[in-house]
Amino acid sequence: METVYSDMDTSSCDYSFTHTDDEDSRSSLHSASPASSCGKPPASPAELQQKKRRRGRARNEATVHVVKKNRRVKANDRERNRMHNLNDALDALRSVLPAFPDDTKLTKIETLRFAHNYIWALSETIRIADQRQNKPRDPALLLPGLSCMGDAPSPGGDSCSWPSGTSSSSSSPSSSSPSYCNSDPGSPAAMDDFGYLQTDVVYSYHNFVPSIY
DNA sequence: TAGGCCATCTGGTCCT
DNA sequence: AGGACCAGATGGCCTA
Repeated sequence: METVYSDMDTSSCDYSFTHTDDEDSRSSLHSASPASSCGKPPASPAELQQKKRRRGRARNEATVHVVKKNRRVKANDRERNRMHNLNDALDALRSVLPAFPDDTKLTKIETLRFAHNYIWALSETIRIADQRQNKPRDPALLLPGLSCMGDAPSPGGDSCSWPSGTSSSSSSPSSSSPSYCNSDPGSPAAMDDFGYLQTDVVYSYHNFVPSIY
């Protein structure tokens, strides 16, 4: 996408050009010139010399401003690039997270919180699976609503995909009314059945367990 | 129309 | 010195 420099951009550039300290010094320089332009006798050689110097200095300041502007434009470009890279990384993160049924694109903050929960759920899965290997059939380790074991989780795969229904769907094997995803980042956090604080975009352990196991 | 989200610009600070 | 990173400001777009 070719970025068109907006009005804001041009105006801000103008701003940077008209309000710098250098400009102040230049304006103070200019304050001396009006007198020469209002019917004064011809300048002496010394004055002409001074004028030349002023012109030279003004040109130098102009180039300084051009250099400053170029630097700013380059910095803006880098910053834009940096943010695009950040967004690409976020997109990559979204692509490995379970997709929403309605193709809703997660916002940035939702993506981060969801990923946090997702990683947490997967690591819990591994932890509990490990514990079960050491202590098979320990009912205390079973999660509520958990009834069977299956393949290992595969993020982005079918086993971790979103349930076919919405959050109101009761077809989920988990009977504890999971909140599949609260798309409102501002909603209050809640504790899950294990005492873990669930962040705002809730995709709690229950959401993964039935499909993962 | 207010509020949320986003892209961009910008100046400051830190790092190499 | 120049680039990376960061946070604040601003304006546009969209939705309830």
